[in-house]
Amino acid sequence: MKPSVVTIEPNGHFCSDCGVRGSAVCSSLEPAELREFEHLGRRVHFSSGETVFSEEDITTSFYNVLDGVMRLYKLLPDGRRQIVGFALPGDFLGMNLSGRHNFSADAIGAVTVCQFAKAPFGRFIEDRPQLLRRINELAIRELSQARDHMVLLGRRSADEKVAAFLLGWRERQLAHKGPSDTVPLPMSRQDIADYLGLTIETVSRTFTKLERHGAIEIIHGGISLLDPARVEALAAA
Amino acid sequence: MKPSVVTIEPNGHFCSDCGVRGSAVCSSLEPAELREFEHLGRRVHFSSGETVFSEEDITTSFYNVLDGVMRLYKLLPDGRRQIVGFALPGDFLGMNLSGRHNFSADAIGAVTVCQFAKAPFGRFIEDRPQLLRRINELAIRELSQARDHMVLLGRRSADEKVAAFLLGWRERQLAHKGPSDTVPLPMSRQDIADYLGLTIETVSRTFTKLERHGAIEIIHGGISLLDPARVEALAAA
DNA sequence: AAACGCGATTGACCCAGATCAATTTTGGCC
DNA sequence: GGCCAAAATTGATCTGGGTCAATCGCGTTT
Repeated sequence: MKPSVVTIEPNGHFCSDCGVRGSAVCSSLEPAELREFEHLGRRVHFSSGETVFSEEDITTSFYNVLDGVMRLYKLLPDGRRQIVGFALPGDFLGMNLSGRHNFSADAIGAVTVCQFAKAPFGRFIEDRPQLLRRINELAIRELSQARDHMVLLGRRSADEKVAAFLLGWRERQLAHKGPSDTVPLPMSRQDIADYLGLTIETVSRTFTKLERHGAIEIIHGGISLLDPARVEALAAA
Repeated sequence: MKPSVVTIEPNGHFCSDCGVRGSAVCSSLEPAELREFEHLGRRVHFSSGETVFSEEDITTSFYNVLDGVMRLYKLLPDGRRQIVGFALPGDFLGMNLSGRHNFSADAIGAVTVCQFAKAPFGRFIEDRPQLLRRINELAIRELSQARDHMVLLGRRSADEKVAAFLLGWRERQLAHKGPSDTVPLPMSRQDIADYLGLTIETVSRTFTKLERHGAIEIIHGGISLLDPARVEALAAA
């Protein structure tokens, strides 16, 4: 939201010991290519609430999330907001056809990204089809997630939305940390509401209701799934 | 919905005079490649209401829509349906990571597709990065549309949804037929409702309301935009 | 430790859109 | 044309979730 004051890592870094080496776009590259790739990206830090890029901005860079969580959202002229997704480490951002980002991205808590200037990155891809294939895979995965989310937004009740959100978020955490019934929620209630197409009051009331029924416990910075089976039944997959 | 009885074109065809030659995946191929490509696809016809593929099906083919309109949708176990998009000529269907289609596709009216068996198509792509790049472009375009649709589903009122739908549909027609204030609507009111996350009654009432206000006229098989500016104001882009 | 600020929760009430229930219109089909 | 079934429209009523308005909890500042 506030003007972005970024911190650029002064010293070099090595892709080979990058935390997302195995899951991000770069997982498609050979060690030799990786060394060349290393020179294209620079690590950039954003602190909580900073905007990494805005919807209407002309795309000058692509981003590979290394650490932290970002909210990806679109605004209507009157200020209504829809969060179209959350980006986690390994996610690749910035692909578009129009030449402009078609959503905005803010850091939720501290975030580190690997930033690539558009032109050199485009040239690098040019003769590396396996990198293109990897980007394509990520796009197809996101498309599938987007369609699932359309079902949630268009056809699910508030209870189902919240339950599905908790399970979905746990599922995504699973890849990074291990499996757990404790779901950390770094985003605000307002973020959750804007992701689920609800109001903050409804999200809050639904959490409280789930807690009263013994399905979850609201803990500091997250939710504990006391009765995962109950929550799964509510999400009605 | 009913069991699919497809009609396969018995005689050969030529990509070079295909209606979607310029806009589909194949637009990325050279004339020489096109001749080879020709042998991979076969034209298949579906009649109104037939299912081209289902959500849970294992993907054995990719499809290039040549003619007609398809509804792409997901069902919840209890029968609630969300239409995640409509496919028009030039659209490419079947890409996924899971090995299964993650939505179903029905013909709305008569449909012709160019069907490719998965394996040979995959092999053909292998050493043709420009085809892969084209597929990637189409995926990115769809992703952008999907995000726009999430905003509509999550944050817009019924009036806004219907108005935005009419304008969006006119926009898509524009590419195929010329510009026009007459918007043909081949899909049913139920389809529109399931696309917009509304009920059929609300869609019908909203059309009637727009007509009473002089913004549109409900005509046979579609809508005429009497006052496009009014409809645009309602859609509140 | 009092005062502040901000996110989260809770309560009271309201309304857009869903649901339920008839019609009416349309489109084959003999 | 007349008959039937499906789609669309319209009306009456209901309700899930929104809106408005306190209040609470808690970390931060002074």
